[in-house]
Amino acid sequence: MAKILIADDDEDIRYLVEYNLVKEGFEVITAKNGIEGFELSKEHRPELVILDIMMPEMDGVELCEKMRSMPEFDNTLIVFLTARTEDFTQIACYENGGDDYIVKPVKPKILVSRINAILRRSRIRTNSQSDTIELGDIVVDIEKYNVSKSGSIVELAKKEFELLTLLISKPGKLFTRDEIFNKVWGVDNAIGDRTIDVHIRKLREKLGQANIKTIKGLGYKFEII
Amino acid sequence: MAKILIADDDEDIRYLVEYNLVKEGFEVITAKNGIEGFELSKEHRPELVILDIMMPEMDGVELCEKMRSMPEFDNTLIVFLTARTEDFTQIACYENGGDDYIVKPVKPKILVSRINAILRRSRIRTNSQSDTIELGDIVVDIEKYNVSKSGSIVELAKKEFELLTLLISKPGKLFTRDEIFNKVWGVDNAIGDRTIDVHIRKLREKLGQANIKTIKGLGYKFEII
DNA sequence: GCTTGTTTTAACATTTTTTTAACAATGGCT
DNA sequence: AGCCATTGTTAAAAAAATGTTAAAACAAGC
Repeated sequence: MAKILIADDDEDIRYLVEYNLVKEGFEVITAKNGIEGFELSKEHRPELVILDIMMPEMDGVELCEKMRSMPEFDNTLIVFLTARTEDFTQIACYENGGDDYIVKPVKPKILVSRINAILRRSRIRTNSQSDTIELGDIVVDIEKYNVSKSGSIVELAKKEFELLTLLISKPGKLFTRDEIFNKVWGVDNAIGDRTIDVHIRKLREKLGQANIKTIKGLGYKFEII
Repeated sequence: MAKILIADDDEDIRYLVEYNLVKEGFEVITAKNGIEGFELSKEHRPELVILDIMMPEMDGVELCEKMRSMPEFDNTLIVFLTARTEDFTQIACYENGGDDYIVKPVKPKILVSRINAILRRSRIRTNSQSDTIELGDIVVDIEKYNVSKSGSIVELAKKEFELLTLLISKPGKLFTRDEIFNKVWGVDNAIGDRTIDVHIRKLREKLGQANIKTIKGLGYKFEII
């Protein structure tokens, strides 16, 4: 879940906003003023920051300007949360690079909805997923050359990866040893008897015993559990 | 400049909004209700639509839902402009995929500011492949030809920069040595075995070990830590 | 032509992957 | 049940690939 930073000098507001965002599953960082907000942003790199306008040390608009002048914060979303309702303030916030302007007091549910909407929109652009083969809890991404099991990445060496992608290309199909040989090692290759077994063993070690099944006298097949 | 569609059954509002957006340089399309808004959106593919909620034929929320169910409108920004202020309406709008919610009456200047802010944000993401690429604490600005890590600029030689931008262009993707070779050095180039390694080494020296990962026997990939 | 910084080379070190080989375990078959 | 071909396991050897370093070759600006 996203990291969100709140900079507000009012402890009650910090607490209220933090409480509601944490309840939604966000990771929240709080700051008491602009300077602290800036330091913590550099350290934690939140995806979104919520800024009060009137704060001691450095106000929200100044902080916004400062962040917008640094390329590393180009993709950081900036939301103002303030009691000030004058038009010129609001316009200034938007023109300095703010992404939203929320007037206090705000109902928690609405705040959360707006934050979610901004993050959602921002993420639609970011995600460009490549095609993957999914089997049970195992996901193979050929372009990225990675394999994950139950969400965590499994490191596979080249031959292991090739062997796995062969088996997984037709789940349930039986691959004879000869077939595996030809496709993974190539036709003219004098390779010892136990080589395939050893590789199969490593795959089982990394992906779990159950998926790869031995058909004695014939070969192997990959099965979905 | 962007195309914007307004769907509102109140002629005065249509006129007011259109007038102010055209003055800002936008191309504006107007619709009298949800159905017309839908048809015109399909035809003109606006970057952003402004929807009233209460309209005859099809209301704004219905139109929003319909558009959000169609992948061709994934990147279309949806802003509600309505006199309705109840919390549940506002929340419903955000939860159905709305990007902003503006309460009537609204001052023209503020409306324009908000529209601009939403479009600006949306474009930062869209153009990010040509301008800057940001990954973790590393920011690459292709136009300015500079790279920064944790806010401070890192000096890279030409080949180093080209190699980095290639790897970072598709984070997580595996680039084979051949691929790297062809794209950074060009097709007909007789370059020794260790050249790529040496450049990789320099990048790691300057940007930290962790980001560039070796896939032995194949190539390299850039990973977000 | 000299200086400075960049790119490439080559020798050597290190790491990781792949294969081997000896031995253990298994399961179908008579 | 017990044999025997087949597969599993292990550690270590062999092979392959990459990392490192310094120096040489090259290029750009002055």
